[in-house]
Amino acid sequence: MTLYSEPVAATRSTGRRERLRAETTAEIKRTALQLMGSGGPDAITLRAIAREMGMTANAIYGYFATRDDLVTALIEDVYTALADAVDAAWAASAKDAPAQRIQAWAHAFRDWALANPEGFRLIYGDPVPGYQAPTGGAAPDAARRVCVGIAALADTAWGSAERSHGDGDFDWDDFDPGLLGKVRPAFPALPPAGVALALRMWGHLHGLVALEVYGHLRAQTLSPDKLFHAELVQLIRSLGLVA
Amino acid sequence: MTLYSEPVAATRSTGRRERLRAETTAEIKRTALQLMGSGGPDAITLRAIAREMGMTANAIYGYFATRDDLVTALIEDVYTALADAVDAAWAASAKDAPAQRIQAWAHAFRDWALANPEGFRLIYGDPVPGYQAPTGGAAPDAARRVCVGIAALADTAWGSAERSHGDGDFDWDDFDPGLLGKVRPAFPALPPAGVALALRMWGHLHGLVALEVYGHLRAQTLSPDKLFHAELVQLIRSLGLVA
DNA sequence: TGCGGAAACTTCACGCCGTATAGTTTTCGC
DNA sequence: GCGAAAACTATACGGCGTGAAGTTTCCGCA
Repeated sequence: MTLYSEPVAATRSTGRRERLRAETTAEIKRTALQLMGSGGPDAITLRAIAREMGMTANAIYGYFATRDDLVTALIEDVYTALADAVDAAWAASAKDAPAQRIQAWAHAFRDWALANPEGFRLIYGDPVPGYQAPTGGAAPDAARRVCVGIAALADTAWGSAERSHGDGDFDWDDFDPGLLGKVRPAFPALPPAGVALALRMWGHLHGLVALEVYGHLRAQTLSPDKLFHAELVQLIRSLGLVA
Repeated sequence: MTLYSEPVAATRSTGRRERLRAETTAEIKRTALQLMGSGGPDAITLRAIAREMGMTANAIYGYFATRDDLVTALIEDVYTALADAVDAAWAASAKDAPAQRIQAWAHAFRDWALANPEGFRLIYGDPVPGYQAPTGGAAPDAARRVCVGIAALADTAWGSAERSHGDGDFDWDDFDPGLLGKVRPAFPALPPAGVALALRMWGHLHGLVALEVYGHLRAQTLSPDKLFHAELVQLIRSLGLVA
């Protein structure tokens, strides 16, 4: 996850001031992520960022109205990076091998989380002291992308999974319209029960990964890899697929 | 969850000073939990607790060496309360109805989490700014109790679940000896694959509940109840049981 | 009964934090 | 070349955890 890299050459199209501003904004976020990587999410303080950058803490207020705004921006970017990672794994997998596609997606998800534990905490945990998530913005977009990604898993397997996961009397208005606005056009064959299956699969993967990232799993098992693999084998089997 | 209630009568056996001390300790914890309930885990500050109790922040240092120690004590107590809740549900369920027992346990888990979201975050999330979990103590004990509880679920169902969950080449040394020290004597018939099943079930339940508690699920579905119920139905089915 | 010492608690202090206000320097557009 | 806007600094406030030192209260023992 290399975010906010310096531009190699200045673009002449936009003004110099504007460009500097964008670069500084990127540097602030880059520094924040760097601090988070070395000292956890709590290390994201305006003063520490400013110290690192050789400025005053208040200078950051020219770029972010508040610390929460900065955190929000970070969450958006990190969440987008996660969505990119799993989308890429999905796109790179063979389209005619559902079981492998699902494994590729799930492993991309877990690998990203283990490689960016602070990012995972930032997205799915209590991000930072006193932070209140705003409504709207890019983070819900990325969240939706991840959900749509899981819906793709469910859709790929739905032909064989319908037999065992088809009931549960789910209805379209059990789900958020915004989610359905993305899912239904993309996967017209997926019924409400399929979306429910997707959310449940999300829960399964999230649970195992969250327990691992937060250290609860390592206290019980010495081989979380094996456990995750078993989980996937079982998931694929339960979807009526063969690996 | 009513923790730290005042003693109805003073016990004569211990000295007055000692008793007062225990009461004050309980009051500190009670106040901390109360603050957490009204303002989230971030509201647990020594100064706020002291303010609430009409003392100085530094007076608390007579009872807890550091803020993290206080948080650790809270985690232990809250985790124990969770373990008590699920254990009670398990004990109260009919012993000859595995499917119902599992449902009872799982619902107790989710209900407790939804009723004590801050407690859940305290246990399973980033508890509080900058908090570092110590090694050892009562929290791992409670964690183990929960794990043993899930192992009980797996054990109850193992007769029918073995057919579909029996493989995966797990070994005893894939697991923490401390966990096995509790699990193996309690459930002698449960093989390594059964313990792995238990941990995976833990992951499933944890994932769904965590997504719900942290608000990620509500952004996608309007009926998490239904989703959780479908999850249990599917779990029970996958264990080879009938509800 | 009185006294020594421990325990409980307060006061003051330090350095951290987010952030508001006001002032200063730099830079762009005309 | 100049006026305005943008970028940044200085100073300040209140809140945080925590350390050191001082004060009061109370228990156990002679």
